[in-house]
Amino acid sequence: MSTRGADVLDIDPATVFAARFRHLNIEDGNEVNAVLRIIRRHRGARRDEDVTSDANPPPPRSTIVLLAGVACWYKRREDGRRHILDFQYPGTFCDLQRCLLPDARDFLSLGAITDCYLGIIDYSDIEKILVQHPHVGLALWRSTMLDGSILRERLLNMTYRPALARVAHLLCEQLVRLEAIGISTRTLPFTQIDVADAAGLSPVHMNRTVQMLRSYGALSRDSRAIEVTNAQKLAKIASFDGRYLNMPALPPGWNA
Amino acid sequence: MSTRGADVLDIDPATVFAARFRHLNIEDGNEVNAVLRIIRRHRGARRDEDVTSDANPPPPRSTIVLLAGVACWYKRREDGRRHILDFQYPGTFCDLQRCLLPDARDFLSLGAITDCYLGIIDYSDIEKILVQHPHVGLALWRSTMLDGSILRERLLNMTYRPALARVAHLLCEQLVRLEAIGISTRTLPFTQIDVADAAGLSPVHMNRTVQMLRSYGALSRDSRAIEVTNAQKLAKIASFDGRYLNMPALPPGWNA
DNA sequence: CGTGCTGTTGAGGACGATCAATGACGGTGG
DNA sequence: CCACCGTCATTGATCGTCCTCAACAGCACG
Repeated sequence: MSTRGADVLDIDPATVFAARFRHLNIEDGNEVNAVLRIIRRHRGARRDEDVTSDANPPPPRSTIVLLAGVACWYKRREDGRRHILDFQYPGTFCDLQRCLLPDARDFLSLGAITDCYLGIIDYSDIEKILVQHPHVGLALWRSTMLDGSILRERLLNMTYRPALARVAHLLCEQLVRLEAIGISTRTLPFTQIDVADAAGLSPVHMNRTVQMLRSYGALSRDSRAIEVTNAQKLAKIASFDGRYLNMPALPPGWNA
Repeated sequence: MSTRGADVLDIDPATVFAARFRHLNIEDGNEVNAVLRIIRRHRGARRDEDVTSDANPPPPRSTIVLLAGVACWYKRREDGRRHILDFQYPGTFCDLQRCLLPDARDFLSLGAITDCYLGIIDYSDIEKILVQHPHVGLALWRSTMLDGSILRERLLNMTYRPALARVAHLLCEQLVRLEAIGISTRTLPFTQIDVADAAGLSPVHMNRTVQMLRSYGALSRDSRAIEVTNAQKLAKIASFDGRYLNMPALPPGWNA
């Protein structure tokens, strides 16, 4: 097992959830606790494992929250290659859509980027909490909207930006999102292939882009991993303006 | 005024809303009527006009629903070009995010593709209806998720598909979405530039792609407008599988 | 009956994909 | 402890798609 992303495993679910719900306008500790309490079952997933996919159908009438590790939503292209639509960080309700759109035929798979630790919530408990704590429902709705925000920006980023800025932008976003849940590592737990699949580049060109970023001093030359040495430079290359993330408190230095 | 898209103007809001809410799992006519009743003000927008943008801020503490016509969400690229993220059809709550994420700094603009007819709803009425009719809130949450579905598919489509399939796919989606609200026109109310901005292609290449589609018999040769003459051929070129739209009843012939 | 936007055509060039091969590292088993 | 093996990273060369620039045609509207 690689040790990539070890940092994202050392996480306390309660802390992460509290932070995330604060972002979603829930200050009330009782409501956060109510959410934590309905996570009654757990499971792990090894790096590169499919958490849910066509082959591994998810447990029926239950939904998954990511407690530790990094995961991703992806779709398979017709040529078999993986297209990563978004990365997921601890504190995320991964498949609420399955709960709210039970007939969804979206063909999305959830994959583990690093080793992950997951919580399982029964639909019945979700339904109860939505009734008992309407604010939780609103917060989750908000989080659905934030996902949309991220997707829209990614769409913009992928559609017209050249590889260098595109990759830089993608990396900036991941740094900010990690920072937002209290992880301020500079080493991202991705392989170049992961990033290529998320940036819509071939692995070969991805590698050349990484080397370009290294030569600009934005990424580390010494590490095989994706280690950001100069986030400010990276943000500049990307013209990164993180305000689309709609975080109540964007970490300083991340808006254009 | 161009007559492009005249069909989408001849629409009864009540019918469209009923259809859309049925898709969102609301069968109850009372709830639909409750939504219709809180649309107390209206306005029009001319083709190409910005409904909301940085320059035209939206009316405060109120949200917009599209009643007739076609609109689009777009972002400006740094080079000034317009990037269309999604098209909007009648029956859409256009900017719920502003209501739920009041601090959103997403820099999204809403533009009119054709002449549009819009309804305005006060936040206070939205808040009331969410309390009185929790199902309406759920339905709107679902619609947020469906938007996400569409965005994810678009991301996939734009990132790796070549121009021909990409444009074909985009057009197929619009046909299906129009059909779903009862408009089965074959003439789409877009200019080639509109489609280029949505497909992430230069207008020049868009034009060449359109001609290619014409030469395959998928689009009309005789019309300046984008007129689909052979939807099946278009779907084949696109490898279109509309199931991602998660429509309860996908019009026949639209799944691979 | 012009004026502007949209559509059309041609030529050249840039960016990124693909193919192919090699290197480097981590994990595994002898 | 070392040899092996698979995955990931790296490099070179070629090719195709799509962009850009530039010019012109045609339709729609005033």
